[in-house]
Amino acid sequence: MDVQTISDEELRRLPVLTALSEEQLGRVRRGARLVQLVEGEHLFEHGQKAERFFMLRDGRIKLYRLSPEGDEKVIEIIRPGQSFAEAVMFMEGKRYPVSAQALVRSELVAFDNATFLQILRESVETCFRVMAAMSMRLRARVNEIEALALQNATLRLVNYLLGEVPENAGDTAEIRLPAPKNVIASRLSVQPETLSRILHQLSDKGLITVQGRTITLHDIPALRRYGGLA
Amino acid sequence: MDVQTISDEELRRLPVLTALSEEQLGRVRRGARLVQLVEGEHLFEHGQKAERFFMLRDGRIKLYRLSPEGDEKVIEIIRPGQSFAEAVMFMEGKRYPVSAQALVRSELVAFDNATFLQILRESVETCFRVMAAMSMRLRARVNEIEALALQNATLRLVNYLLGEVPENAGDTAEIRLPAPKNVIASRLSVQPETLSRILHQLSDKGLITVQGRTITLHDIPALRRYGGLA
DNA sequence: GACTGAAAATGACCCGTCTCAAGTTTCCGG
DNA sequence: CCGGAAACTTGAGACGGGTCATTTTCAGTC
Repeated sequence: MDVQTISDEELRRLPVLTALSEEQLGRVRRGARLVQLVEGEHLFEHGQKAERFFMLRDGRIKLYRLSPEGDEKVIEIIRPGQSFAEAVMFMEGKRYPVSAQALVRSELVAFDNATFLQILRESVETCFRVMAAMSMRLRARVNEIEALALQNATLRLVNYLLGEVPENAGDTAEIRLPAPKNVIASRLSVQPETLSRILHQLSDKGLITVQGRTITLHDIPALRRYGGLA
Repeated sequence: MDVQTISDEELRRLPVLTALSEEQLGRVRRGARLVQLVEGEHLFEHGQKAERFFMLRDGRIKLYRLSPEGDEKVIEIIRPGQSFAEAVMFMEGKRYPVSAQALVRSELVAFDNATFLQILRESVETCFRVMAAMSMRLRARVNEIEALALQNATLRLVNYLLGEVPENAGDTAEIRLPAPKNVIASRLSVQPETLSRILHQLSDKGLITVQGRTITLHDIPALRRYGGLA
């Protein structure tokens, strides 16, 4: 399996590659490599020099930070179709600010930063797309900071669940957690025990049903009121 | 007092304006306005449509979020020379993700987003500077998330104080808090009472001396060991 | 230099979440 | 289909930081 076999169409599905010409896309592809990871394998580590950014094709990647004591905080769980680490090439030092590890066997495309920077110089349109992507992430991080500072564990969980609900959903939805509960717990900055208890409480109130990684939300409007968000 | 009287030099000190031609800078200036705020006055509110971004010339601006219950989380305290809200023009919806309020009488330059976007289309170099600025902020936010998730109140305070130390400082430094302690407390996601207590504890240990808003760090290496950061 | 309201400090108590220690269930590889 | 490890749940107890109430300090100001 080789990068060359990936269709233009698939690559262009990435917002930051959408606006590229045939020729530019060709260059990007030539600089790219296909990467396969087994469960638990690391893609990069915090502090490592960044030479590539990525698109996940299949599997699941966890971005996280480790404290000196070894405590882990999951910053984000990447799913197929998402790109990540595009912003690192603009940081001074160009070092990954987080570590990335495969939660399950995964396949990704690794794009070369140098090549992409070259193309950015030729395509203002693509610059705009990169800026749009970065601003989205920036806003997401601010939301996360607010959540950590102003919301308790239950609120954070409820809002997280609501964020997992598909756009077109009605008053009820069934969602599947993108990772084991202990990873979700870290993503929410809560201990696994606490997550388990909160899930139980919400079940008791009849708001949700939990079956392994599958969670059914029985009354989304009620949960929204609970979460108190737009 | 009028925007026209601001020197090119002062404007170019802003990284995102450094690379502009004489003519482009002229256009930016023509789209800009000078804004004066008295203490407590708001520059914009969370959710408001964003038509401008800003450079602070004098004073101090606090960027913050409010919970539905009215609790406040200070995201950042802006100081003279800094620009902010440049990323908002790329967000979908183009609404400010935070509120901005003057902590003291302040003066700022308000740049027109539409004008600036036009210039970005002409200057890839400026796009790169915007991306660099955004990536810095992104990393800062990730650091903040880690701090909230993995560090206790004392650690957050120590690291905050260390962040205030000038580059050229030796083993000791005197710093001045950029805002009243209750604002710093919110910035650190701690109650004012708790901040007061922690400050007191660090004094007791002889690590710092507190005199109003002025804090003397007596042993920066020891504080670094304490904070446990690079 | 006394007056006043805001900011800060202090004490007592409380609560949400963590920690530690067992269970229990689920999921795989053989 | 079995055995073992990992994931998850549950209970008991501890603790960091929050809350509330009160006092002290300080910056202006008349």
